[in-house]
Amino acid sequence: MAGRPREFDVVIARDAAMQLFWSQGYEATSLSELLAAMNLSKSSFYQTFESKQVLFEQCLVRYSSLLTGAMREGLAGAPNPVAFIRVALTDIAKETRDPMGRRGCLMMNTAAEFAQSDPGIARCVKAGMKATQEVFVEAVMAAQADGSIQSKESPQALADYLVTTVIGLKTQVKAGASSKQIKHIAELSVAGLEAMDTV
Amino acid sequence: MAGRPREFDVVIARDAAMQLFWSQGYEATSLSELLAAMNLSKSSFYQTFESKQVLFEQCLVRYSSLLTGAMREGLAGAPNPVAFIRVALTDIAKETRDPMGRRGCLMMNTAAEFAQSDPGIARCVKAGMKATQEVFVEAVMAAQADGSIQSKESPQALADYLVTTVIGLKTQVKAGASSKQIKHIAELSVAGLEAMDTV
DNA sequence: AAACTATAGGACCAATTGGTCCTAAAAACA
DNA sequence: TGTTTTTAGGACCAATTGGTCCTATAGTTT
Repeated sequence: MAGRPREFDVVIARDAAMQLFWSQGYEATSLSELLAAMNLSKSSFYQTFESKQVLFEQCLVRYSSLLTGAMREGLAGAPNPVAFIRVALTDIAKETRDPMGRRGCLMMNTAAEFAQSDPGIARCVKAGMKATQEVFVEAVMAAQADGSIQSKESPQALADYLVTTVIGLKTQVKAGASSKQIKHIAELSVAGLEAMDTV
Repeated sequence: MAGRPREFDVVIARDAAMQLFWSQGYEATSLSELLAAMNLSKSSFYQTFESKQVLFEQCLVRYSSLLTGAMREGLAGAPNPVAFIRVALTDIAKETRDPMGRRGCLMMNTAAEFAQSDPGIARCVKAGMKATQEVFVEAVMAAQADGSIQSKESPQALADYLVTTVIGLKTQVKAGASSKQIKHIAELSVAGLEAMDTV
């Protein structure tokens, strides 16, 4: 229990890896690119992170926690739950601007790249989806409580609808849709949500 | 202009390649796997198809044409436009059953894998998206004409909404959602579409 | 000073990648 | 019989892949 202390910050290094995976995907990101981005020697890399694959799964977890964290902040700070939902959808339009935003969502990119093939990664993706869905569940419950959402559908189902919309919007961004288009679709989705009054 | 005739069907071979790309993605599909699936020797492959990349772009075009063709058939055969829209969304739930359906949509998988990186492929994806959107535009126009959709929003915007929903649903399938979940979300989306009455 | 751990860097690994080129046989036409 | 083209198969290519192992140095604690 002595030894030379680590010179780099594990969290910072992993976040750098996350950014790269996010931009390029898993397979397309080579080990040497990772080392460069993380500013690590091969020795340090393999000593700290077991393998490329394990690191990737950690990045998925981290990404999910950052995402839901930001969503929870947004929900807490919003004047009302529907306003949060609207912002959550319409703000995706902003990702259109810089090419960084065109990366889409790491979780969905991963679902598209692997999906069924790797069970461990599939579990990560599913958990990530679930986590963002849960934030929407809270928002929907609050909105139903204050009457701004009329629908008597279960909060889970309505949250699933919202997650689906977010996924669709982010993919549209990645496919090249314009900011105006995205904003319009987002508004329509919120309008649809508010207008649903069937049981 | 004589010479030995080709022994294989180009369309069949390309469709086999399309299936493989669809299942595995571009990078993850090796040349040897392609040769095996297409039942071709390397010689025949490179003589007929310029390269892996060119073949892939052809597969994208082919996929898009198959997809929109099926949609147009569905639209023509449906009792009314809204019924077509409903079926187009709810039928995605069926893809949950066999693992083949979990492949998602080749167009979106491609968007996720490349996106901005390759301009040629980006153009293919955009064209494919546009093609499916146009079918929805027709359906929406018909539905607005017969009054089953009240909304005065442009058919283009409503079709964008539907494309976004389809993308989201198919990604959800790939991420592991249940058939029941998908069906429910699809129903909600249609309900929302019908309920939108804001200008 | 001894023990321990992190560091950088390079050697090395087998395997695979997409692609080109070549040879030799086979099938069609003139 | 030529001519032309497809076919199968293999040799060959340079480059890259993720990963292990080793050496030597440097920083920290007991």
